[in-house]
Amino acid sequence: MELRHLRYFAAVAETLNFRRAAERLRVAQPALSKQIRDLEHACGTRLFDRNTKRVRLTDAGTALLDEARALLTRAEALPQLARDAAQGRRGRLTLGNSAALTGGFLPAALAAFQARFPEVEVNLVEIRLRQQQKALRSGGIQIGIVAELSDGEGDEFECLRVVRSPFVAVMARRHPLARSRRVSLHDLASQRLLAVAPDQDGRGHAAVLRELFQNRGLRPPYFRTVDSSSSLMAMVAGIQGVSILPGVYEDRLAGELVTKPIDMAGENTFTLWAVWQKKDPSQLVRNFVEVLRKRTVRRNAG
Amino acid sequence: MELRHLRYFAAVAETLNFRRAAERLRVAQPALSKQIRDLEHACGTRLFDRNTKRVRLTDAGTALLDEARALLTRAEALPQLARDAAQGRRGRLTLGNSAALTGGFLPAALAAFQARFPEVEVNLVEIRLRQQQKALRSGGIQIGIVAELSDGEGDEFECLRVVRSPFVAVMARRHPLARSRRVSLHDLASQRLLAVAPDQDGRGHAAVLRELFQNRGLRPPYFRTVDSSSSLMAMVAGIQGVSILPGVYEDRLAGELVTKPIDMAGENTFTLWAVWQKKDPSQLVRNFVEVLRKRTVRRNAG
DNA sequence: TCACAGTGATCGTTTTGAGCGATCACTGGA
DNA sequence: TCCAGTGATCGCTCAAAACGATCACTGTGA
Repeated sequence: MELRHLRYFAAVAETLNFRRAAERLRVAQPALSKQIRDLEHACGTRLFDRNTKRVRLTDAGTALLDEARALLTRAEALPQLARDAAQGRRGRLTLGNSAALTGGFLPAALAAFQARFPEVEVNLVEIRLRQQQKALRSGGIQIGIVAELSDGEGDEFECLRVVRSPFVAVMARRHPLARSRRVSLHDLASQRLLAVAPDQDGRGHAAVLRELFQNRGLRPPYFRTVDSSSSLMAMVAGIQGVSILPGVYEDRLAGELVTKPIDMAGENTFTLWAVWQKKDPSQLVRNFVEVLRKRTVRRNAG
Repeated sequence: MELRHLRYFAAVAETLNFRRAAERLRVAQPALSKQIRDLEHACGTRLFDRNTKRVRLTDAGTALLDEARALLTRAEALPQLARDAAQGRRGRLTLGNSAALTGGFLPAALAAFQARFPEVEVNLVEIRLRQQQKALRSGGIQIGIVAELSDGEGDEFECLRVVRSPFVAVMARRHPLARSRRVSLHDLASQRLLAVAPDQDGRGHAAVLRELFQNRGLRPPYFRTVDSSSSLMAMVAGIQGVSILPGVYEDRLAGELVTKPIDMAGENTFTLWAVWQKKDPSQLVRNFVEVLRKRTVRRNAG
């Protein structure tokens, strides 16, 4: 069976007249009759009750007509669908996320992309930093979101800084430190510090915080890890300690929590990167990166 | 574009090898290459990234594959669908109902048919008795449900008695008449009688009741019509009067109401008929009638 | 580095079957 | 009874699907 059979069938069903249907299809009537006969043979049942004076759909024909029309419509849409996919307006895009904390960045970026490319299905998978390169190469993911860049492979991958935000101290509104306008790393080092537990590779929030202090020669005596960022928030709100988070988090903190800038010379910047294969010609990836780039520019400007 | 293109495309997409795909399709490789080229031309975009060593789906190809598979599956199901329709296992069946009261018969019959032929979509339309013949001829309905048969046209239509039930008196549990074991038409004639209002043709419940009394030379002095059967039930339950209904209704009466057999010689039988065109070859109609017939036999036997 | 196995593309030829024109047989209305 | 109009049939034509032989290219492994 071919779509031609369905096209011819639909034409006859609509005109209920072989000659006029043939005319509409720009073929001769015998050719049309033959195709209908072939279709009926393939179905194993008559589709039209016909004699030289009247043509009527049988029950089988009536049932087939709906389905045939649906199929023809979908088939007609295929080329446009392929073109849309080629231009990255449709398809599937899988992001790998290895950053323990991304703040509001990821939801906002996904929402912006969704608004611009509503037909694209975006999947987000959690993936360890070390496995990102492999996943990017194998096609498991097309874009990675990381808080720190791996060394080397500069030729193979391209990246874009999507978040750049100073760290801030976070504490409960009723915490003693909440009265000062600014705090220093020294102040924080003597507090009960909380951080999200590191992953198998020893990366993540806890590692970053340790490094911050280590760079200033500080070793906080009380340093405790919790299993998730939501646990961390709850414990900070419960005055069980304080923490340090990227400033981009400020928007999302509940009313119980306050943030303070940290007095700190030099590097205290939290950075998020998007990474993707340089040679990947996928328009899907280009479109996503384009959305990221626009957002980055806009936020830096505003 | 033809289904052949999609079949060939799917084969290549699955093997990612033109020669093996061609082998599976039992065509020569050059023929396959040509069809793929034609499909790509029709889509206006490449579907495969290919060289002499590797074949990979492009984004457009990936998107097309899902849709192509879906289309092919549906297309393959068409012949079976047509055969199902030819055998009355699928399609649309429209029933015309002109009987004011059908009791539990119609829901039960529809449910039985639905259980036996789940793929058939049954529509039920209210239609006046006088317009049934026209609707049956024009194909507006395929089967009519009537409480009285029209005269003549015995050659054109066939009918089946689907309900045959004596009339019973209906009253509230606290109604004085509810204490007797049986009632007579004479008893009822002196009561406040309620009936569902007749339609434009003067048919329906009220007409039938009037006739019942008239046949015995009775003219009930208090005879009131209400607009629907549910209003009637409510008013009877509210001890505003009594009524006479087909016995098949007994099952559906609420706890407030009781029924009594009526002492009455001769005809006091409520009858429902199914009517359909004798010449209608539709297997759908035959199947429905067959279900009705089985139910009738079973109920007469049980 | 180079031979080579294996691939998709190309080309000219063959074969299939969709389509054509002429015609027939049938139907139902005038 | 005639006749206009229809779908079916038949033999032929021709477009295009398919074929076989071959080429050019690629990545692999010796």
